[in-house]
Amino acid sequence: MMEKKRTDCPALPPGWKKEEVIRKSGLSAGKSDVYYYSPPTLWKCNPKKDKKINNDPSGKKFRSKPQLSRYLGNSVDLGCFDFRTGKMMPGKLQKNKQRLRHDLLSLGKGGKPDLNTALPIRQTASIFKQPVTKVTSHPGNKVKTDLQRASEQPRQLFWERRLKGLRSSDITEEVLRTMDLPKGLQSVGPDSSDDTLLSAIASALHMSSAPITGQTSVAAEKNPAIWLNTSQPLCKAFAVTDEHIREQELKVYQARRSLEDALMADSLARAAENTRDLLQGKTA
DNA sequence: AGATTCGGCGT
DNA sequence: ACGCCGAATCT
Repeated sequence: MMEKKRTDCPALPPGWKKEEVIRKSGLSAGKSDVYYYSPPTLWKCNPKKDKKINNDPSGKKFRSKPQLSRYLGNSVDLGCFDFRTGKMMPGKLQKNKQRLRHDLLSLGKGGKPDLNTALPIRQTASIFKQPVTKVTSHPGNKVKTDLQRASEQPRQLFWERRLKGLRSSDITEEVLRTMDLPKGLQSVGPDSSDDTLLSAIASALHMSSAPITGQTSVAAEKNPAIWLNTSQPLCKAFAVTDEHIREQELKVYQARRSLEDALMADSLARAAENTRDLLQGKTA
């Protein structure tokens, strides 16, 4: 067998290999196929015998971006990953943006889930997060692995708690002030901290275009394990008043004002810089 | 049976 | 024109 060169792929987690195979016959001779291989995963708790963990077979072959994305789940954002070159290409988000608009307008629920934007993650022994899919097999039938249907997964109760402590930061790593939620929003469940509540609501808004109502069943407070509506955030049902809406409109207005000011200041500064350069005879 | 390879559908 | 994946072919 001709030795195929499996090269490291820096855009993926350590250990992932990329391979390009040229087609050597047929109508498509000269074209190539690109494959990726998952790294061997070793369990390092016992230095004497490192042991392979069984549910993450080493060296699994991947033949497409969707397949790779399903496997890596949320641990890697393949949004700008170019499968053919194996590199991150900034500006590949373009397609997703269009989809997002379309989704929101058309109550889109039918389409495929965007690559890597589904938040719920199940924690497993594997270092890679994998989707949880219920498979029912019938005697004599082959069970198809690697199922396409990644939607309608069972959701872990209170998965929102894992978002606790996540912070947004700007490019200098400066932590940004977190948003204030309106009073009257109350969380449901074992964790009543404000930042978990905020994460839960933000995630709910992000993940679906369905209305966010909070938990409408009163029973959910007493026995969430049974009554919790998992398609709604861990938040008591709330009412939005005209006053809330007016407050929000004011915030948007203020934000636009400060953006306008900033843009104006920036363009003035650029203009000043240009004229100064011109006076000094510099170019570009 | 599993790996390899090319065809061909859908976008 | 190309990504993705089925299935024929190979080992």
